[in-house]
Amino acid sequence: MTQDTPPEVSTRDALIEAGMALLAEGGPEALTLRRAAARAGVSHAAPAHHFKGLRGLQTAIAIRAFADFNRAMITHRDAAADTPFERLAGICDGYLAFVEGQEGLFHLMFTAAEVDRDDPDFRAGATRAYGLLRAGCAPFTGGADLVFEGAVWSAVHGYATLGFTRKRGQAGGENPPPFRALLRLIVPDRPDHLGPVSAK
Amino acid sequence: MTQDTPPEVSTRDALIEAGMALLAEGGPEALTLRRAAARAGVSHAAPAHHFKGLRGLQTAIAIRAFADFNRAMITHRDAAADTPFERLAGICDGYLAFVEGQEGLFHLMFTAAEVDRDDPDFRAGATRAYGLLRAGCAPFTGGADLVFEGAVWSAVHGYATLGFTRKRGQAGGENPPPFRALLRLIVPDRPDHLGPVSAK
DNA sequence: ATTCAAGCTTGACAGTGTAAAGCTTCGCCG
DNA sequence: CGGCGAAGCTTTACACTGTCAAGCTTGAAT
Repeated sequence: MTQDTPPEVSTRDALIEAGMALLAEGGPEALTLRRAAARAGVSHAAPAHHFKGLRGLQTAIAIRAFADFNRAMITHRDAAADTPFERLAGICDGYLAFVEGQEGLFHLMFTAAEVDRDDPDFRAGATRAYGLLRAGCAPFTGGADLVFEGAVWSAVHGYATLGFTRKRGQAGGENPPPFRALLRLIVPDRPDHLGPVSAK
Repeated sequence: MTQDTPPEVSTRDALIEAGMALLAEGGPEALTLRRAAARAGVSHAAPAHHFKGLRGLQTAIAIRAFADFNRAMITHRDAAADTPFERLAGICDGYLAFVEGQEGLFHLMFTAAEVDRDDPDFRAGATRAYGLLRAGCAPFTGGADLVFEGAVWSAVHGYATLGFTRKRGQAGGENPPPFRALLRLIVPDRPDHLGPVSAK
């Protein structure tokens, strides 16, 4: 088409976006190097020039997903009432909202085998996500408290992966409890100025 | 219920065990219908007579894994000191010990895409696991309390899937906190006879 | 003008899941 | 006793996957 400044996205970006679309439409099994290439309008071997195999494409997708993921947490946090609990709950809401809409991406981000977790960009995205959560926890702990952070992080992640975001959890058959109730259990309803919630 | 005197294991069992070995040795990617068949000493098409495709084999493996998983929780629980907290912590210890030793199986049991979660035997195993946890929670809640159970379940599951059982968590770079510390945060250190820990 | 590397294509290969067809073998019923 | 029918298994075949090797084009740098 036009040929002034590159108006068409780079092949690399086109492949990433095609892969994300495949993931959203057909789940992890539908994400295929050849299909992504076809959808991006290039030959089946083109991806090899941009990624280190399928693993590389999946890693690139996961990196982009972390950007969206972090944005979702920030958006929900900033839309919440300006209290420590509501801001932390907002972060978790963003976390869970992302999972609900993008299970394929979530699977790529947190389920180990198919992604290169040593990729520096991937680590940066994951570290940034943890930093957001940590910042949300800080008002309750007066700094970094691995126990408290670990409890909140585990709770929201477990809640998501156990399928509580869907109508019925995968283990029990009953309706799942709302996440805020779980969070209340970890975050004591008390003034914020009392210092760390878990001793040492 | 099964036939009494087949001295050599059935092909079906041989396939399941071959698959579990592959999973343990090479991770989820190494579990292949053809490889399992070869290791079991049958042709590559034999599995089709016992399972509904690869999905069926993976489901059968997950079902067997749940039996081991539940046994691990029971063993650790029964070896613990006879207090409500120690028994619940023991269940969680069993949970985490299983994950540490059998990440491939754990992945199959709890990561959705590759298994038929509607299989009745699979559901039975998962429900039994949840029942064990629920029983461990009961002394603190005076019965079934979805919020408390969900918090403990999410915490231990999140702790496991986030890689806290390894030296360093995948998100933060620091040493992970011990799980018991997280559990202490959810299970208040208080007499057991005060009734449910979460109101309503 | 030449070179050279990046980007892309075509072609090939081993490995995968799965379906179809044929072969054994054993239990059961006539 | 005879046959027969289904279960279990093998062989064959096919479409699809990831990956590699070789060639083609193109554009910028030397």
